[in-house]
Amino acid sequence: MVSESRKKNRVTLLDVARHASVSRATASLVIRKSPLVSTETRAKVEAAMQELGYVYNMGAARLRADKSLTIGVVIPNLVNPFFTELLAGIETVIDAAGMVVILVNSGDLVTRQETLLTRMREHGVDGIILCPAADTKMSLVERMAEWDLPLVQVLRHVTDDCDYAGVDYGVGMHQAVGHLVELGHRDIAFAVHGPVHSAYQERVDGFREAMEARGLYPNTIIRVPNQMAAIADSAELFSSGPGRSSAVVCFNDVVALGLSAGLYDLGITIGRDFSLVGFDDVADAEAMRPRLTSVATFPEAIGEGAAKLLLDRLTQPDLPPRKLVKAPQLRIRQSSARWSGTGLGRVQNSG
Amino acid sequence: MVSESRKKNRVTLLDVARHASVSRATASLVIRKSPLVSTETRAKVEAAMQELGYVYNMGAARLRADKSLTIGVVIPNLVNPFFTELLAGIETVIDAAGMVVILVNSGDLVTRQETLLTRMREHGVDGIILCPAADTKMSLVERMAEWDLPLVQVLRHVTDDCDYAGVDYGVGMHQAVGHLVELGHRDIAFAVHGPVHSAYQERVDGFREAMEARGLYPNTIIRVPNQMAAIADSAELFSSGPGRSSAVVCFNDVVALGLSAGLYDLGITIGRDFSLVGFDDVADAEAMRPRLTSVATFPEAIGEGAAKLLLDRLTQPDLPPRKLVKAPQLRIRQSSARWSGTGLGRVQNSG
DNA sequence: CAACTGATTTAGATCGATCTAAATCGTCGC
DNA sequence: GCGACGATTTAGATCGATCTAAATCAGTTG
Repeated sequence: MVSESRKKNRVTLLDVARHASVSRATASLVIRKSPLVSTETRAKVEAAMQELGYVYNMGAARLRADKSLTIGVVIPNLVNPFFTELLAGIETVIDAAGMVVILVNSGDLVTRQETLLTRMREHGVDGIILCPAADTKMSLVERMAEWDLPLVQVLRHVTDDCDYAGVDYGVGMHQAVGHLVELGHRDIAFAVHGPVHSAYQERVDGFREAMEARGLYPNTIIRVPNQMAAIADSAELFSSGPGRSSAVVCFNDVVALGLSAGLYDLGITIGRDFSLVGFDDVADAEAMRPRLTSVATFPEAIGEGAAKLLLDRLTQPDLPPRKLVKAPQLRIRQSSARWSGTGLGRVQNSG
Repeated sequence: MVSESRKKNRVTLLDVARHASVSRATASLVIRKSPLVSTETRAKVEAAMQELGYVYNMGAARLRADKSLTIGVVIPNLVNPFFTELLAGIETVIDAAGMVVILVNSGDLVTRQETLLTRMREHGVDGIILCPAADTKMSLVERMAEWDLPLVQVLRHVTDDCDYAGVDYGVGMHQAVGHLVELGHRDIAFAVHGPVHSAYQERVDGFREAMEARGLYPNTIIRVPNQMAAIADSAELFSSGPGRSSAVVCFNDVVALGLSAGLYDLGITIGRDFSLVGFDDVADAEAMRPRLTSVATFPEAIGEGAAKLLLDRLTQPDLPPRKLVKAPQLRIRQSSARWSGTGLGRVQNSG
């Protein structure tokens, strides 16, 4: 039996201590780099560790010391590049702190999220970074506070009584709409998709406000499917019929990429006949042609920010709840062009 | 102090046992769903757990039972969609088995990989799924075998003495090249990038063999940069000069997307003037227009396969090393077209 | 030389579960 | 009524580290 042998000849701290003729306690101090031990004994113990091939057993340490150097990350989706960039940012910071990430995928389902969170708790993670699934109740976060489990909300939030790292979606929408209006567009649609959550709501509200602030009616908010191929097929919702517009602001770059493909299929040239503005500016957007104008939200930086918030909270549990809301930045490229009047678009229905 | 209080009022198995007036051992049996306990006591204990709000402490259990319900996943890159689809597959299977994934990113650096692997070992993972960083030595895997730490190699392999889940890249290359040859192309280039590892070598060798098997000289193998934007800028390497060709097989879809963008910038119409075949068929490729012909390698399925191999090995450590090599599938779309003779391409330099 | 430092080292309890080996219980056959 | 037997239950040791509080040691000092 493999596990038998692994267990049998495992060298423990006691073995190391004996081999170095010191006590278990001293050996423990050496491992933890305590300044209490003398240089000589430290050397002796380290040599012994080397010779015996000692492997630190975090499990034992965690039991006694009640910390695991482990943090849980709950994400609703692993294929959307936005979330993986976020994850990369989190992983970088956590790793640099000498901790590891336990990753789970909630699939944006509250019930799964519930079981996953208890599982993390059982595993004894030191803290959790959560992008709450749609329909997550505030009570969940309150319950977790009772668990004394440090929590950071990321990208979406269900309560203000808890750290949060995210994006100022409202500002981003103002940038997107403002840009299109400056180019002369007035029939601007908004293409949304995905589950409804705080980030969704903020984007929609942001769009509405941005339009109204410019005296335009935000009445063309159209829902598209979630799968890339299906999004492409729904492009004609924007090029003809009641939703006909001269420009579309997209909920995110996935929608932008999909619509771009769909408009191409319809023979419409983006950046000439039609304008498109994406949201998030994920890496894949760089491959689109014409180049996608997009509102950059820096998911990797957000991930790093969230991880830092959590690390801070681990050392200072009594900090008041903090918010890290990053301002997005409009990246103007080729997919948005001056309104030609000859392309699509219809008579403006507002003053 | 938060951690104080968390520690203080933690309810342990002993508390539960007392509350249910049974022994600690019996309570433990109930948790582990042992058939030894009577239905009544089981109910009693479960009620007690409920009332006291008991939380299972995996850390303690793992220490005694020497298993952690945790597996380590080491991936060289978190932003390439290919790896995240792989990761999604792994996570699905591991999660279904009631275990969790500890995720780390080696950045394709052997030195980092080394420290990460020992870190996983210290954390007591039950097994590891590793996509070996470029330049990983066979000795690493041998050393891990000595650790008695179950290991599955994924996508790349450095030894045959260890489970492996991957793709038959050779077959994929034959499909890609064969398709282009059938369309009349003879000047077929291969665009590679990234670090050199087994999967890299297999793709290159596969391309060479596929070309030679058809009487063509595989002498146009060109290295492009790693970043999307830079790949696009290198597209002219294939449209003019000594590398001039009528079709390109791409190392992966990232290269294909990049070249597609670059060729667009040069005013070359893919699927008419020039043919492009991608490799991997990741989800993002669906958004490309014209639609990308690509060799599908099913990363998610590979991830699932790797996870299953590992789960099997956990229960049967003495199984001989197994290989799960999936055959890819050519997806013909619009980016590859019959050689027109009027587009790019040059006089064939072989018989 | 005893008392008192400050710097190191240590014995022994402890974290919260699981495992082993033995105890207890109710029932049954004789 | 007694020993046996299967079904349950349990006491106590154990996993491998950390923590606490106390011991030890080498110098100083009065």
